[in-house]
Parts: sequence; C-alpha cells; structure tokens
Amino acid sequence: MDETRQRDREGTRRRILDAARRLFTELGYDQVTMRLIAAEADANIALINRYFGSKRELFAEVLAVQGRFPGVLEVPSEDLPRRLAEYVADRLRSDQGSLIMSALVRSSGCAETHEIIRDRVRSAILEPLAARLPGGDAAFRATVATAMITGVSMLSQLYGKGELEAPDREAVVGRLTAVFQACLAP
Amino acid sequence: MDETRQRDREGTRRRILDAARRLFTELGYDQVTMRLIAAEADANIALINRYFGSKRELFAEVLAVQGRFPGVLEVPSEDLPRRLAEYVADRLRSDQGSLIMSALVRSSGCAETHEIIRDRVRSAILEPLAARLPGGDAAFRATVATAMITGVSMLSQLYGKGELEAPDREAVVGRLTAVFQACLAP
DNA sequence: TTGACCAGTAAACAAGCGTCTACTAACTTC
DNA sequence: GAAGTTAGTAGACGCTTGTTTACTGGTCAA
Repeated sequence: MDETRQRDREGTRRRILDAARRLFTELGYDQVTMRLIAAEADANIALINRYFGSKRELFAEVLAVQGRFPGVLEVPSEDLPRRLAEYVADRLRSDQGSLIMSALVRSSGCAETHEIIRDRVRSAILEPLAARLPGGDAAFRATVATAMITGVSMLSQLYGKGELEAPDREAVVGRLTAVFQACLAP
Repeated sequence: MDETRQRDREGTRRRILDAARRLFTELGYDQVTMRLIAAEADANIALINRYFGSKRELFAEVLAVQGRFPGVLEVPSEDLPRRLAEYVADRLRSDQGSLIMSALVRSSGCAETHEIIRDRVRSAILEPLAARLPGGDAAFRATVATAMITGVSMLSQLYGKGELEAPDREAVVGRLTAVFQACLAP
C-alpha cells in the first residue's frame, strides 16, 4: 500500500455520492462504471456497494437526493409558461442541466433504470406541475408541457449548445412561452 | 452440425438487417447484442460482421435504409400542425413508432451511436421540416417542433401507452395542433 | 470428376462489467 | 496496553460483450 488513509465513513460516502451525481449527470447510467465512480470519488470500488448496495441503488439514491426539479414551478400559475420558457431557453444554451433531465435523456435506453426514472419524473415534474394547473385535464396538459421540456433537453444534449439554430434569447423565450401557453391553457 | 442450410447470401443479409431493425427499434442500441440479432435472424453471429463490418456499421445501415421520417411532412404547410399533431397523438397511444424516433429515444445515452443519430435526425427531420416552413427563423422553429415530437416519443416510451393521462383522441389532436402552431408560426 | 470459391459454423479471444471475499490496519473500548 | 470493531484495500470471480479465427461443406465452372 502506498499511503495510509483517514477513516471517514460519512465523508467517503458523500464523496461517492457526489462523484456518482456528477458522472451520471454527464454520462448517463450505462457509460458510468463502478471503477469510474471509485476513481472520481478517490475511494475503493468495494466501498460503493458496501455503502449503497449496488450500482442501481446508488443511482436511485442520487436521484432521490438531487433529482428534484429546480425551483421552476414555484410561481403563480399565470407566470408558468414564461417561467418554463426561460428555464428551457437557458438550458438550450447552457448545455448543463438538472440531474433529473439528464437522467431521463441519457439513461432512458437502459432497462435497469427505467422504473427509477419513471417514478422520479412523475413525482418531481408531472405531479407537481399538474397540481398547479387550474381546469380540467390537468394531468394531460402537464404531460404535454413535460414532453416539451424533455424534447428540448434531448435535442440540446444530442447536439451541442452551439450547434442548434437559435435566435437571441428574447425571441427564443417568446416563442417557447407561446408554446407552453398552448400546452398548459385550460 | 444439426442440419444443412441453404446458401443464400442476399437472403441472409436481409434477414439480419430486418432482425436488427426490429430489435434496435424495440430495445435500443445498447440492449441489443450481436447474439440476439443472430438468433432473431436465425443466422450465425459471425455473418453479421462479415456482411456489415461491425455492430455500429450495421446500426448505421439500418438507420440509413429505414430511418426516414414517415410521410408526415408531405402536406401543405398550413396543414403541417394538424398533421404533426395526428402523428404524435397516434404515437402517444399506439406505443409503436418510427425507427428514427426509437433510435433517438432509446439509444441516446450511447456515445457510439451519437453521431449516427444526430446526422439522421438532421437529414430526416430537422432539414426537411425547416425547408417547408415559410418566414424567418425556419431552422429554429423546426427545432422547436422536433423537440415536441421527440419529447412525446420519450414520454410514451418511458411510460406505457396506457399509463399516460390522455383524453379522447380529438381533444389530444386539438391541443397538440395548437402546440405545433405555436412552434411553427412565422 | 476435380478443384476453386465462398456461405455458413463453432469455438475461442481479449476486454470490460458488477460484484464479492479475504485481508490489513486504524480507531474505540475496556 | 490488549482486544474488538470496522473503514479501507487488493484482487479475483463469474459473466457478458463485440470481434475474430480456423474450419466444414455446399455450389459451380472447367
């Protein structure tokens, strides 16, 4: 052994969790290996399963802790279309995003994570969004808006930030606001 | 060896291609193994790489042959929103879809296929759609509409057909038509 | 009939994966 | 200070992956 190491159970656990969050967000479930997480966390690979059980359970815990939809929905319902449009427009340019969307986009092809992601999307986006929509068919309208958010995340990940055609931010926000109004209107 | 087999180069090649198309559409690139393709095609695994070079090249050929966006765009531009809405609404219910969308949704987490899918989405959807949009910012508006199509495909694959909230088809088509109008309007 | 060609086959290859076990050594407790 | 607990480590396990090799045996021209 090269050097001794501090014994720090909680610290190591957190380093692993942080490393997993970064890697899963950036690369998706399949592309992230246990050895990669261990290296990024500067921890031994066996500790991952000791603390989290399995790769799948680690992924679930990462999503449970960090997979909330960032404070986008906490606005009056009449401001929702514009708020969502701003969020989506910024994500169309910044190339970085919430873990939940990255997980959805990057890990959707993986059967192992399907159920985890599904539950998380429902509890973090679909249901909170539907809950603040007045009028009938709230669940359906929330679904349509979620599809829009998802689709933009998908394309902005497939192409880089610079590669998608987009006019200035105000024009983008304006159009997306109209789209979300069409999605959400009672 | 159990039995003799006909020597049929073109037939075998086509069986492999068909099997690959079915499996890639249903499962995504990563979940489909060479052995699974060979079994589905009832062909020897070594023949896949003999005829197609590699799994990646097979995927590219499948997409090149069958990855066109089904005849959705061949309508007058004023009918485009409704046509797209009908297409998306049916896909929201039928659970089966075009290869290009399945590839995009199910294989997006895979770095190996990224470039193939990106080129195909551009040439099969983004560019043809933009080409028939009058007015400025056609490329951007096509991107927004494509995001909507993509997002619905994503959600309808994540959840089953029965699990997503949706009113009757006419109401779905009506709302999606309004959404696509907002996406595409000059 | 014989020989070249080649579709088809079986088996192995190296690499990578998630997981697990046996062990070391630092800390705590008495 | 001795004994027990446990965080951390190294390495192997069994399995799956895409790919490749060496071979078998139909097919057909000469």
